[in-house]
Amino acid sequence: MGRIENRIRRLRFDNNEMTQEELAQRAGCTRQTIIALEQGKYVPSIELAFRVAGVFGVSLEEVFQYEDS
Amino acid sequence: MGRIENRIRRLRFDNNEMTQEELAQRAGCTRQTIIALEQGKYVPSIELAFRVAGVFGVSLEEVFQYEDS
DNA sequence: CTCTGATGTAAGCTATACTTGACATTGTGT
DNA sequence: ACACAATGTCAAGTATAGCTTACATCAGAG
Repeated sequence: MGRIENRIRRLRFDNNEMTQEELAQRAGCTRQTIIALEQGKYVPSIELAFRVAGVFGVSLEEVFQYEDS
Repeated sequence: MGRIENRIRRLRFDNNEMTQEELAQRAGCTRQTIIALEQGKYVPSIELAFRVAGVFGVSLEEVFQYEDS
């Protein structure tokens, strides 16, 4: 299998301390989803992953990393 | 919204005409899933997307593209 | 102290990724 | 003609991403 980790929280703070609410709106999801993603409660769909990366203007792989195991 | 497209079928043929069955085994999913992905019947999870890219030795974004709309 | 903004928690619901298993089709080799 | 490999189809089940709604906590500002 493998794990997916993400740097959403760090990217939010690096981007002018963007709030969860603002990120959610710009990524087209709810605040609850951002919270769950930051806490690793679940892994995003690939669409949402692309949109979140788009908000920060970085590649998907700069936000989400796959770790083998 | 937005669409996700993929180049799995092309990558399979470019990689020594790898069969759906072999790709499925190496990516850790079933052949049915590969068929469905190639036909655009659904979009993979981000884990599977990473594993498929890994089989071909390319980045996720070389296999899956997000198109705004 | 009180109000508000930011974050977190929890329950229940829907949509869909992915599975298994069984069967159909097509092309190639013998 | 027959066998096999590769691809495709269909149906039913499970797991989970993402949603909505509602409420709790905590820090900073007035």
